[in-house]
Amino acid sequence: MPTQKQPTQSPATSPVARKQKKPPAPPSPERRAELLGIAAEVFAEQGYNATTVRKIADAAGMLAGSLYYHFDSKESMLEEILRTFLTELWDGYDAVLAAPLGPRETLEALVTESFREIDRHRAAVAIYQKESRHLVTQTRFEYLLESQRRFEKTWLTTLERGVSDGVFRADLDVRLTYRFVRDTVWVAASWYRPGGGHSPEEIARQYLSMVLDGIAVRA
Amino acid sequence: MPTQKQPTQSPATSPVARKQKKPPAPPSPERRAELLGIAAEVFAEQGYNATTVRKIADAAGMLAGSLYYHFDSKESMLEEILRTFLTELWDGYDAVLAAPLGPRETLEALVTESFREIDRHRAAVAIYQKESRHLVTQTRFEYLLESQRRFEKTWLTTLERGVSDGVFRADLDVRLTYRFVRDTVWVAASWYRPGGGHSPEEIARQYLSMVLDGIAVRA
Amino acid sequence: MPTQKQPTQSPATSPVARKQKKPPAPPSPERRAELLGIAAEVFAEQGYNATTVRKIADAAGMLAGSLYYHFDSKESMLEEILRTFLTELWDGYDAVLAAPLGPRETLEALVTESFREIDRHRAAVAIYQKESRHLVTQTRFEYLLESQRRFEKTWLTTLERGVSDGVFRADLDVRLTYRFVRDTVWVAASWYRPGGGHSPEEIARQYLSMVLDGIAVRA
Amino acid sequence: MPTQKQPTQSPATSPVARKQKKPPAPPSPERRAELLGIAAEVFAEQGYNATTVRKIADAAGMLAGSLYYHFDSKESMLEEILRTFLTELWDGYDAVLAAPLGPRETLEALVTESFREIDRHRAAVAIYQKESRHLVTQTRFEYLLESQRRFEKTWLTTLERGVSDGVFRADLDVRLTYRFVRDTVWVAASWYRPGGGHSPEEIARQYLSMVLDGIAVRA
DNA sequence: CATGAATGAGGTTTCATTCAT
DNA sequence: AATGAATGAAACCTCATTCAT
Repeated sequence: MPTQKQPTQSPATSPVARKQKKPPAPPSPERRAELLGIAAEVFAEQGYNATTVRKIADAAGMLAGSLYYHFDSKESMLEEILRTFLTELWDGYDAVLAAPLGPRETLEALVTESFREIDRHRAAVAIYQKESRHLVTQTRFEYLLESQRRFEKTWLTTLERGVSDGVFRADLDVRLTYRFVRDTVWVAASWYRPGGGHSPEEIARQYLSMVLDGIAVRA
Repeated sequence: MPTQKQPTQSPATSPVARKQKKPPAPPSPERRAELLGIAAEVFAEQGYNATTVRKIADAAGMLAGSLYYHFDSKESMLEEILRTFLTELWDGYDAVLAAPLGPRETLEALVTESFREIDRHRAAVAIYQKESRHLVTQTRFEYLLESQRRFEKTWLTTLERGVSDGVFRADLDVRLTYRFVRDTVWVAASWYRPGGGHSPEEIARQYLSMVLDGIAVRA
Repeated sequence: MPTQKQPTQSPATSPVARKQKKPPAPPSPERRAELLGIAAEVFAEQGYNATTVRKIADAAGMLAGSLYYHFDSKESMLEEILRTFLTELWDGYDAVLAAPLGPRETLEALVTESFREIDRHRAAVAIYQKESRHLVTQTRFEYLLESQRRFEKTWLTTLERGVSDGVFRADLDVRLTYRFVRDTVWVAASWYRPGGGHSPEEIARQYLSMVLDGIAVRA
Repeated sequence: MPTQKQPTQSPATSPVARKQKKPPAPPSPERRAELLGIAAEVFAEQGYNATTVRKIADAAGMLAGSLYYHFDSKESMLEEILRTFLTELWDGYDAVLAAPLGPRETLEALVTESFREIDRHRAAVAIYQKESRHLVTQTRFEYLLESQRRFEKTWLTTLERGVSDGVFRADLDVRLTYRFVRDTVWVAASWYRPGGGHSPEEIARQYLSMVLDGIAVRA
């Protein structure tokens, strides 16, 4: 006895296909995106677990229950936030990787692209940093693992290419270097404020300068 | 079959010391420390909010309520974990700062000391990284703020001294460099596993090499 | 078998209005008051501490957690019950005190008003009697202390005026008399049942007769 | 199968009657009484339910668990406190009732005796006032009900005798008068402090003066 | 007698979620 | 789309009680 069939029982009485009753109107994508943005802010600020749906609703100027018109659950909001971010992140990375660049230029482009993503998805990045570790244990978030593996492979390959080509130092532990660069870049999301003094490109340049040449004055 | 006779019956007949008879009356402070260690692991693994006291109790082999014989609340466990860590951290830092070192040596010593603290207090550091941002808003955790401020001042001073002395590059944004170094070091807690291949000192050396001289091959 | 049809089916066929269909959307304040009334009964019956929120919820036909939609805590329910009572009590007292009455008439009017309050707020009075002593130690309930002090002053003044005017005996300890009258009146809440044989005014008359003229036959 | 027989099982092995193991020494009655006194104070002060055994133990300078060497349970402490009080109360009342007194003298003697009991068992009386209502529902405390009934009968009889004899006013509701006198007397336990300015006999005299002759100046 | 540690039941509270309106 | 009210599971915490030492 499917719930949705109910309207079909008396279709003759209503010849005009009037808006279905149960999902009265597919919640507008714009509103969804708006609400997800708000939710992401709160998640990033307070942590996913510490964020109650009531806090999100407050921030959105509605009541907690009303969110369920737009989303299945609190978790699905989180999922959509992270998935959206990762999708766009890989769009950017893929564009970089498709270009015929040397290892050093690739690294520079990846870092720059990363800061651009931080600029656009600051909240999502912050959430990712804080929550991904324990989310990956849930089947629903397995795609995080895939992304992580691809990410690691991308960076390791780039670094190794650089070492082979003689543009990166060979005396460093590549895994350690990978973590070093990765953390260095992404942790910025915890303090970066879009619209602050620095553009993503500027920050990228400074970071690259440090990472590539070090902070010590050359002998 | 009196329970009390058991030890007298086969002290020598059971060659295997099964499960280490717990000392007759373990003085409170040691048990506290033991339990705090367990709690810290769980907090670090799952996040403070996602950790239920039941999980901690399970890990400690007791019932949830029993924890309250030793601690006032879940929060007070967190507090004690972080406070203990910060106290020891500053003991180490103060020793470094008291020594008559140049800015570069100071930076090297601070980084090395930091990795030693990560080695000793991995869980606490991980917790600190994840939770401090929203904890500082609570009066109970205001001491985190003080520590942060002192921390920042210490590092900024060291970096500025280095720039003045001409041992650090003058073309870098000092605040950005501070964050760079800070994050670089502490995020290591999220993947560092004591007893793994690298000693804290080795890791410190590699990190310092990267931070000071960069990863690019010198022109 | 739509649930909604039920009212339309037999609105007139059921002569007995069974259990008073609750209004479609009872505005919050009324529901609050209703629930507070229920809670007050249970508190009065079993004592505040012995009353579990589950008992209140049972009495209200809901689940324990549901109460928290309306109230912050069990304690805040108690607070609101007592505060409401005291507010109305003082409204009544103030009206009496504003009238140009002699001390004996004032005393009579205060006693009568008191019995009326017992009639209207029996549960709250009983709770007040049982719990106020240890509640006053909590800052949240400091207003009870203020009320008590004002209460005492009001009665002492009235009694003293009566002694000065020669309508009350001068050979009695005024403080003792105050306690005597006070207790005599309020303890009635512990056995008074509204709708019983006596109206508040009748009880007041009898009490006043005893208090003013004694129970002994005049010599 | 009396518990105490257990040691008789191996009497031959220990020719010397050494202190029994299980109940190592029947807890001394003096210590019991002392602890009960302390418990009564705390019960009276905070209410039975709000009193934790830890609070009692604190007041007694011991740990919560240690109380269980002396008493079976928190409830049994309460029971013993109330039973002791009621036993002594009825000893006093019975002595009064055995004397060949007229109704007015009986009433005076009962009231005086009551204030003496309040003087000796203030805490117990206060507890009785606060808790008896809901205790009587438990089988363990049924004796409270019996006492109450006997109490009521005693007083009603005395009052009725007085009315018959023409020493008490006939125009009063006897039940109401009973409650009036009863409450008037016992509520005093809530503010009475032994060793204060008034002896029990003095207070009794004042109370009797008010109850018998009223507070109004005789016309 | 008393302690230190633990148990286990139950209490208050929180919160994601549902649903009729 | 959103509200208001409620659910139910699970969380934190309390506390009477037990027991080996």
